[in-house]
Amino acid sequence: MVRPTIRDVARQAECSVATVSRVLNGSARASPEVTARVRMAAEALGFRFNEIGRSLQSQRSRTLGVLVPTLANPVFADALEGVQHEAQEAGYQLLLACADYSADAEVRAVGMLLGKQVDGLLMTVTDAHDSEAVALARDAGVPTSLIFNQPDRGQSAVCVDNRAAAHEVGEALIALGHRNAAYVSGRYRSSDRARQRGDGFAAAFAAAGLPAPVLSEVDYNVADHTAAVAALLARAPETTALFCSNDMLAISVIGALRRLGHDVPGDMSVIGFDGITVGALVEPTLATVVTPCADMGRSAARLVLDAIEKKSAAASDLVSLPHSFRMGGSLAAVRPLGERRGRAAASEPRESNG
Amino acid sequence: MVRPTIRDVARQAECSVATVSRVLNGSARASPEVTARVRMAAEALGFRFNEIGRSLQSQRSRTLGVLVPTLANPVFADALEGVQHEAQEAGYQLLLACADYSADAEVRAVGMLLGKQVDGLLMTVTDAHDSEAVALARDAGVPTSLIFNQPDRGQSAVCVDNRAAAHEVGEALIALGHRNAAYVSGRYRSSDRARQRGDGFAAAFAAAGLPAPVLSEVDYNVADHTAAVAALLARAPETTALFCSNDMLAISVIGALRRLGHDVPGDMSVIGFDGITVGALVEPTLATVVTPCADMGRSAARLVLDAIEKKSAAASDLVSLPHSFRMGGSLAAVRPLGERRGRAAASEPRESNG
DNA sequence: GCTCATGCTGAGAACGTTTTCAAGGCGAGG
DNA sequence: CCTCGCCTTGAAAACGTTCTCAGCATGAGC
Repeated sequence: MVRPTIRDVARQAECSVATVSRVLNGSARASPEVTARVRMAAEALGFRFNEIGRSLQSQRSRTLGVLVPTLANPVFADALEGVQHEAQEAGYQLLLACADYSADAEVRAVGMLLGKQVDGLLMTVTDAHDSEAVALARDAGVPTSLIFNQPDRGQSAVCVDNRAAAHEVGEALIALGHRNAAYVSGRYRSSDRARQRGDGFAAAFAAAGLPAPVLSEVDYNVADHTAAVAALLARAPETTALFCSNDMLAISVIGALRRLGHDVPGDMSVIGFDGITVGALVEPTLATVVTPCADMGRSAARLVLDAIEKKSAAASDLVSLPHSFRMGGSLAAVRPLGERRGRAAASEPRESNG
Repeated sequence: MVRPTIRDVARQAECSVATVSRVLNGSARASPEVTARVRMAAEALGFRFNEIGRSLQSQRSRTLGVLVPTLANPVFADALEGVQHEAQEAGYQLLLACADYSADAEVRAVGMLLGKQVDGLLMTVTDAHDSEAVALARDAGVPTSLIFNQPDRGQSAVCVDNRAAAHEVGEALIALGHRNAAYVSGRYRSSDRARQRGDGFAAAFAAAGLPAPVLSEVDYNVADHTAAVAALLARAPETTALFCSNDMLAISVIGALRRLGHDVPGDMSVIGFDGITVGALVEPTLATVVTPCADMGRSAARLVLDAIEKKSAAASDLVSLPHSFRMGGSLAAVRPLGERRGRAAASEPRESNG
């Protein structure tokens, strides 16, 4: 019932705890007889090392802390799975925390993780440039790598080039004849990625001498974005294309457009960002920037594991992984105004299912 | 650089470590002066308790182990998020492991988790009735609850009634005129749920005096199920409806049917199980049994947390949460043979997007 | 002035490991 | 036969914490 300790094994095997430790860890050799006795005793008692005791002595927990905003967005679940695989291969385990896009919650979570003596830290924070959570981890001297965040420098991170990718999205839209676009984004405050993507997108329009895209900040965790989209279109009725800061939002926005009587891509093109699997399954399929989420998780884990093993101070490598563009039915060339269906004229409304 | 211990705080505050512990934990009162000195010293040094030391002494880690097959299926990500919320509220943290539908990996993972001295365990195993992993946890005396698994008895679990739900699915199909159905499932060996759902489904057809549904076991982790579906339809050409053991599989099967030139639901109805959000977004929308994943996670966590706090032996409550049915475009009444499009005649093939 | 309760404090053991250090046994070389 | 070195083994300290116990004031009651 109560779990046996190395002491119990020693008693049963009639030797010292030091010997048991040596035999079971293979850290030094023992005589064949003692080795056998120890093995038998351990087996008989169902002994298993208490990793807490081990960690206390060795000053390492063989545990990585992972902090993500949420698991509801598959992007983070995928990244987490990448981290998990890499960690598992290296014999590390994962301590998980979610911060729900709140900087305060991030600080609290990192505090707890640090208290549990994680050997390394992987996280996605709201704002990499001004993150108390990141500072906390740095001060504690724990190897840390960011995932998705794209800091300017000095902080290890694995990301895609958000600005460049969004710039390409802008160029693609312009090439298809779009002149008036809007950027639908999560709160800038809670996502530096959203900001960087907005910047890159705007830069493309500026470079082409076109009007700056209209910005619409919305709440992620709200289920229905119909009101926000309606407000945006009232404010900028010329808009023919919507770039969304991530795929989940894009899918939700397409739903909102449909409810408002718009046709995608007939009236309005929509492009997302992330490349989640679902995007290829929805109707219309979602045009998007594909980011290698799982690979980003793996790479980031690799980075901090290396930093741990080599005992080198936290590597400050900034790894930028390649992104790609996935075409989808939500994107089309702009049509002359006359051919577009008006917002009010919702023909053949799709069946809604709750 | 090196993290300060309670000892350093004691030295700085010119008192004993016992006093520091008492002050910082509020476990006993100290004089105002000493209290102030300790607080200041702790603050100045940036002291944070080492939870490893704490756990060793208190014999509890304030950590819950969570074991799921994978995070690629949103069902488990959702359940995990539920667990995470409940655990967080109770001041517990989560140690995560994935077993990839392998019973061996489950045993290994539970072993590691147990070694790390988790206070409780939440898991979804391949087979609850014959699980070495569950036995391991029981022997260790760690409060454990299963999620999704529906054991017969004696083991705490939170699930939906798989048999009953699948039975209802069968009845619904029969009511729509379907006489020849098939059950497309993940390997029975790697999922007791799949088996239970298959049983309930078959029972409905048996009760109606109809031929037993054909069974097709496929691999989850394979990306393309076209070959498997083709083989199934060659074997049972009369089939008009496919019940899939989960939504991810159902979505994949719909893709396969489409590639084989079938129309869903024209030629073939498809029903899933799980009720993942994506199901409502794909085209056609997926008819499915909705399970309250996040709630199941929360409830299971609540169960083991209660068992931990009350120090009661692992509660063996079997909580069955209500499921519901979500209608979708993938389900329709059977059409007379003449009206159906043949398998070979694939008109207006849909554009595929890689 | 003495006893006693009460309040604050510190020394030290304990939790389960690993690792250092010393000691004992034994064979080989002189 | 003695010495040296090697191999195996055990005792004990250390990791960071909590908690029990005992000690020392202080103040109240007589």
